[in-house]
Amino acid sequence: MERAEAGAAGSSLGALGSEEPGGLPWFHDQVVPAGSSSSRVIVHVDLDCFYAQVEMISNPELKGKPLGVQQKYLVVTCNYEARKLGVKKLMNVRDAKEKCPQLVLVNGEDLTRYREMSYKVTELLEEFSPIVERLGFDENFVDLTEMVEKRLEQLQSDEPSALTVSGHVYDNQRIGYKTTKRLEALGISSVRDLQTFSSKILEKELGISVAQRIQKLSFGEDNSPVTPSGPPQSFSEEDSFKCSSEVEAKNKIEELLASLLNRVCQDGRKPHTIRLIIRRYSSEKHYNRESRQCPIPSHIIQKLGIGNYDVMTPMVDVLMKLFRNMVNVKMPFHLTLLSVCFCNLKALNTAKKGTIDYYLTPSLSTTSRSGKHSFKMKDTHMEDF
DNA sequence: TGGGGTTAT
DNA sequence: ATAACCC
Repeated sequence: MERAEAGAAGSSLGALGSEEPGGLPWFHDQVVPAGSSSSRVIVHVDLDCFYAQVEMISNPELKGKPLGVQQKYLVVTCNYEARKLGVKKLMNVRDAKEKCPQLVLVNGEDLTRYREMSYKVTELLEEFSPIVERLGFDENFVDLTEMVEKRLEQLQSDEPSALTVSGHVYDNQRIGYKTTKRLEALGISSVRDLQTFSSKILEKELGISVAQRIQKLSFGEDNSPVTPSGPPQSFSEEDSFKCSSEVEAKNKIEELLASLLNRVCQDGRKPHTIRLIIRRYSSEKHYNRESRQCPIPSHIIQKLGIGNYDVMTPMVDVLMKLFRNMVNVKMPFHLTLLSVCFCNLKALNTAKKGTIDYYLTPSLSTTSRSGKHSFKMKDTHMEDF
């Protein structure tokens, strides 16, 4: 962990508005009175060059060398040695090699180990408080309000004295690309511009929801709760590559699906929706992706737990239907990305307590001669009765 | 610009 | 299904 910031967000105490040159982020110290009912204690844990750190743990020989993590022709992140030598995030491999010929590159297209390590970090933080919100693979927000309040009570009963907690308000959200453009069109380019801009006009321009939120943010006020992330809402695997035939698409879909099935198997829950996403080759149009989704047929869902090859063929069939729904395979086409996503994840046991279904679970291991479903009694707890 | 994720509409 | 946002 490179850095942990203790901040008190959501407080309107203290003078605000100091700006860092060159952009929206700012920091400002402030003192929060102990026991102040409106203040919260939120720790933002932001891991720097996370993928590179995972790689250095996997292979300690990489430590001390300039290291970059490569995805396709991009260096998506790099360690500090590489940064010192001029390598930047999302730099072209060519440019990076030119800047730093000794740069060691490892392929980071398979996110499995990064994902696993990411959840280990989140789980560690959850030991302090269950209120942990993930942001990407390398950031977590932990709401420590309750823990800190308990400790303060402890301290005060041990040795009564005037206690204060100090922290700072920091930039949490970076106003996004589209919104930045719209704000610029209104002549808003700094935090102070946003603070002093007419609320009414801003609401008309951006809609009441976005307008009120970003204007509050401009004063350092962020009341949004830390929402525990829990297990993921979706699993997806994607690969950017050139694809101009149905056969290529099918092969890639099989590859992506095989990985996804492994992941879903480990998770234990079952996806009820499947989605196929494509990116078409087109000179510009910065964000062009199209998708088609459909429910996963229930007979496939049932088989999802254990057998993998049983489900491959019918799932690929479903995905190829989605594919042909988007792409006219009778005409020439050129795709640059395929992605498969499982979502609408449901726990195995969705039956309500107190109903018959709650005590019966579909059996995968028992063969029923009639070919219909068979059931096994679940383990039950005394408090259920 | 990769290979992921989320929520709102 | 898409659009916007985050890393």
